[in-house]
Amino acid sequence: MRAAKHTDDPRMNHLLAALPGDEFDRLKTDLEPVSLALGKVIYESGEQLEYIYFPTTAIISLLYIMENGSTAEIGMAGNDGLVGIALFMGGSTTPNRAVVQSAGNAFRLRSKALLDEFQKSGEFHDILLRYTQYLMTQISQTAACNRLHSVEQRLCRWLLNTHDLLQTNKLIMTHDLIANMLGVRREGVSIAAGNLQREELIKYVRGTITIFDRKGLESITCECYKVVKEEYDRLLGKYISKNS
Amino acid sequence: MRAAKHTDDPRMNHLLAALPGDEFDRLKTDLEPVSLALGKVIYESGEQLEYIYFPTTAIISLLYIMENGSTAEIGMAGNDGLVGIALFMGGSTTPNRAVVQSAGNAFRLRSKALLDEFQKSGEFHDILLRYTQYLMTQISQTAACNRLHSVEQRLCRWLLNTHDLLQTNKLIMTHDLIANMLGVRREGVSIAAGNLQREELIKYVRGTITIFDRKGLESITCECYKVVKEEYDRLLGKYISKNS
DNA sequence: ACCCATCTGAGCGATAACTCACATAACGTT
DNA sequence: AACGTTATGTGAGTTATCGCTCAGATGGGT
Repeated sequence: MRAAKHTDDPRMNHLLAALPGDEFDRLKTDLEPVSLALGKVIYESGEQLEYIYFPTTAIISLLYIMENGSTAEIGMAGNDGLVGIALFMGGSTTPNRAVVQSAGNAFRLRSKALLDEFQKSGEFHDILLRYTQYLMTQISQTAACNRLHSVEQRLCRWLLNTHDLLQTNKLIMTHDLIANMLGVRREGVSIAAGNLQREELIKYVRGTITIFDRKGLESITCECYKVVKEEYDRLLGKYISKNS
Repeated sequence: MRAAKHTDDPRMNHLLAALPGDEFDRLKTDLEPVSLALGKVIYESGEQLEYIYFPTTAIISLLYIMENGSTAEIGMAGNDGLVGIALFMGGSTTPNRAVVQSAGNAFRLRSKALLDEFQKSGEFHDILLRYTQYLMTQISQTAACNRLHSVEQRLCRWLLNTHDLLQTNKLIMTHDLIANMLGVRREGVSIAAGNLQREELIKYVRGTITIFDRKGLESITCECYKVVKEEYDRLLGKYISKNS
């Protein structure tokens, strides 16, 4: 059984939690709980999507894969968002891959149920569009950040973003995987991570990174972290109940 | 008079041309013709948008501006698209700047007229969302490209993209401006452009670049050019009459 | 016809990041 | 407890790009 069930409350996902009662009730029965293992490919580049995913505890990365196999992350989503915007934007697919970056749970919704509710043009519609704009901000910032900032700064940003979507301080994550996200070599991550460890901001052993000092990371990382975070609050804050 | 009039046909813009007759007719009278000078700022980062712009002959760049003043282009739009998606996505603004990269004409539409038609959930709605997904592809590809490809390849891609939106082979454009788009130093652009000139793919003198050999540029540039172009056709091809 | 602002070419040292190669360390399995 | 696999550390050599500086070229304006 590749997609185990779970019993999370769907409203652990902030977007689902933001829906008015009647809209949520209509979707509720169609929300299918799924447990997502690390590395699972949610969808492949160019592949028609069947489901949209609302993570509760999982984190999913959007990755671009070049012809020569090199990769770079363009965005990530956890319980703050969803994966599969191509379904309601009209394209049915996108030229990128979605991979589970941190194992955990999610709810998925079939294309048809999604579109039925989307086309009712209620808050669901508006929230999905606002989230899409947020995702664009994330991607845009990444585009500029990739060009203008150092590996160490980008690593800090990535760690902070991931930490924001996690319930713990421990990331199950090797340097090699992070390198694929940042679009750099593994050695580059090892050196940057070594620096952060030396400064006692993080600690890692063989595939787990523990975050010790968020403030410290925030002071090293580029402005990109803050800009994106503030844009989430601006775009979706009024819908999201203040927790997390 | 900062925004001179013009008499272009609004349907020179492919998105407007794609609208069904009745939807176009409703918008027609609200479309205000404007001439846009090189360098004009259409909107500033964080500024509430008043209009959405549909270029006919102008090209508009979306630029990210870092706190230290360095810049990087994340996307561009000409008669293939529009500028101001934040208006219908719900955010009213985005953390980037839109600048006229090539002088020319456009039509603009006031926020209210735009939203009235958008909320009718007709083809206008669907086309705008599909275009938004296309723009996300453009930005995503730029994010990965910025990380993984050389200045010379990115310059070729940029020249090709610009050329696709132009009616001539001549770009009014200094190396310095291109450097701001690509997020590199002016010298880097001069060297890359020098190579292209030596290979007789382009020719430039003091602020104008002439494109001689598109095929040649396409053979040098990275896959990113093609991926984005094909995604435009996939997402919007069925709406767009085959010209350009 | 000249001047001057602006654009481009070129050189040089500094540095970040890459490539390649191999050593060491941690963990799971048997 | 030994072994194999996978993760991390490190070093040497290379390349791309940066930052700075200045010279030379171009073309518009007076």
